[in-house]
Amino acid sequence: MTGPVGIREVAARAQVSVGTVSNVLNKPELVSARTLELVQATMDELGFVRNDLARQLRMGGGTTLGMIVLNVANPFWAELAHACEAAAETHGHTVIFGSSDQLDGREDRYIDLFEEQRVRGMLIAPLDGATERMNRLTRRGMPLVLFDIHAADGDVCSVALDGDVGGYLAVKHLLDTGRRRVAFLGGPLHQVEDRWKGALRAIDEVDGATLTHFDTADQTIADGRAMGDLIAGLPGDSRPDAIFGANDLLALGAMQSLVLADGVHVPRDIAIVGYDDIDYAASAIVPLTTIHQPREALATEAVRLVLDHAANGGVHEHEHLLLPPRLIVRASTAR
Amino acid sequence: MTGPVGIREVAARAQVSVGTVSNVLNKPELVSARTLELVQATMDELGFVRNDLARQLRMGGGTTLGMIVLNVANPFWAELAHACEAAAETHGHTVIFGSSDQLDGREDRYIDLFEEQRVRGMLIAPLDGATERMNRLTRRGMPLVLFDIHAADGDVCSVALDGDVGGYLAVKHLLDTGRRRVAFLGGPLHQVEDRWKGALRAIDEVDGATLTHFDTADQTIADGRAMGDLIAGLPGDSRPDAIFGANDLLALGAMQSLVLADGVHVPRDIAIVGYDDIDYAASAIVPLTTIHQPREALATEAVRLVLDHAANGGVHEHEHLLLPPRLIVRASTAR
DNA sequence: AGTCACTTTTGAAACGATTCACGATCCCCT
DNA sequence: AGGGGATCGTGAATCGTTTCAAAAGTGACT
Repeated sequence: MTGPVGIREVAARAQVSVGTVSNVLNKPELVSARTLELVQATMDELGFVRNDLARQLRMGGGTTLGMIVLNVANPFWAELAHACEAAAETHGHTVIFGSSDQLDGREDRYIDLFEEQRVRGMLIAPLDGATERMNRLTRRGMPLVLFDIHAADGDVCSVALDGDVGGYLAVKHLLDTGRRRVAFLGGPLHQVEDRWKGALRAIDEVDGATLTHFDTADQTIADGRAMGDLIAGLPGDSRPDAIFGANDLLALGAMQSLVLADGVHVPRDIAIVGYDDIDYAASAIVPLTTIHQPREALATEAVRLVLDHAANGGVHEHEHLLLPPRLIVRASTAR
Repeated sequence: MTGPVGIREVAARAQVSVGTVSNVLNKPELVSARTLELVQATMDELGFVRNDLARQLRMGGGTTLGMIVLNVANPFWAELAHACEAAAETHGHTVIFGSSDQLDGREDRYIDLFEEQRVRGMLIAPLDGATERMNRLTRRGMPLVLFDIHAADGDVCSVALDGDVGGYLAVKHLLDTGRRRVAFLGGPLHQVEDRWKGALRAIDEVDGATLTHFDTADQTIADGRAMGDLIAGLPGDSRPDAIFGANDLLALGAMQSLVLADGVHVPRDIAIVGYDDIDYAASAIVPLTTIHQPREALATEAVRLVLDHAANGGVHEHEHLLLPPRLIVRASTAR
């Protein structure tokens, strides 16, 4: 059992100085070919593994980003986290995650943790807009990017998907295919306000079209099913002929319920549009028309912003990106 | 803009030594009440945040665990990761994640990364059993726990769910409810061998019962749908009257396909059992009977083992836990 | 005043890497 | 032979903590 092998042990064994070993690791072009090979051989022989803690300490904080998502149980966030990890990797950075599970306490705890870890920056999907806490963070110089929120006023960067446009596209599509009585599934309303407004904008463009809000406490499949049951039970003439779910889980839940209901056919009697384009959307019972959120772009941009801020703290201008969503037409809204 | 504030700045401002400040942080009981309060006030005033990198460096590796999951896109792994995070938290540890996405390269890269980060131990869901790489890790003293694999021979700990029992329970239940021609959905076979064997064991107990293997390349909803279509198309008398999916996604996919098929009713004509009890299982079109894997127990035990190994490296005996799964009966197998 | 036991506080030495101002070599050219 | 420029290699200082032996302070008792 050999003791811990550090850069010093390697140096001693290879008969060079620690500085040279360090150069082999970080600036190989400064080292002659012979020494390079010698040192690398010695490293292999001794099974040297660079201690990243020491490295980061010396370099003043590291190549790590912290990310807080709302809820890993929601595929959208899981997929986004995954995309961010990939994006960070292309810049040679690592991401550590925390799931706030919609609890204030956990959000704060992760922020503390990330600060202690001296992360290079944070990517946060905030529970309720930018908190005072977060503003203080940026003021102290911590690069911060908020997801999915229009913090156009706060002094932080944000990357959001244009919910207004998304809502508009979804409902416009329903109207274009001849539907007129649209049900909007989702809540709490302030969390999905943009999508609602966009939906309303589309409705206003067509005479005789109506939009009804069906409020849900959460946004799970179960909530969707409950609403689906409700809608299926409505008398034929007041029953909507289209449903717009504020997220795919709601839409899928409603779809499940309707497909089983007697005398209701999807999409013939009721068309359905979801939101997020999670992986399951395409493989639903009736493949779900939905609004695709460009997750990769979102992730790429968020990572770009946070690293830019980290690199050029001085000249960094806060940006507020609003990415356009895209309509994906599938069977659930066929005529 | 004040410079970086470290333990030294706090000490200077509060007119005490750095040792005292450190004690306030780590062993408050050694510090007199007055000094404690003074130092804490100073910390607040200066906005001190402990540098965990330095802390961990000094303490020789940290309070961090590394976890590699097969695929975050699969809810089972996402939920397990989440459970491990929670379990580690109760021991004051943090978990950093990596998703191998079923690629050898990524698995190795994460192992390297974790080693450089000097994690306290690793939790790995391996692609293909314990690799030589992993054995070498343990030999060098890295605490390691493998998931869901019977590495009874390798010199590492493992925590697995008893797939044999799970398969047995699932098929026994189908037989108990009168079904006789059972289809086993899943593949590649070596990855689900235990479940298959358990299923076979149940079949052998009943005269006239048969088990047919329907191989799938992957284990997604889409694969399940494809198999469902296939099965729905079989002539009535050779068509199975029950399906056992090697995971919930397969079972759900098959269910979706069958529910839409003319003249096939679930569970009347074909009963379905899944495996994993992911969150969506309960809220499927027809709530899915499934084998519940005790995720929390799995996570708790895995974390316990890895930390035990880390704490008592010397006297640590490798354990190979096999946790019993549980049958959850829902509508998809009603008589 | 001196001793003893006990509680607090001190400050220098790690932990393992990176940095950087210098010194050492080597090669070519006049 | 000597000067000039690259090219390589050196090693002490440093990052911000924790640790720990020893010093200092505090009371009580002889």
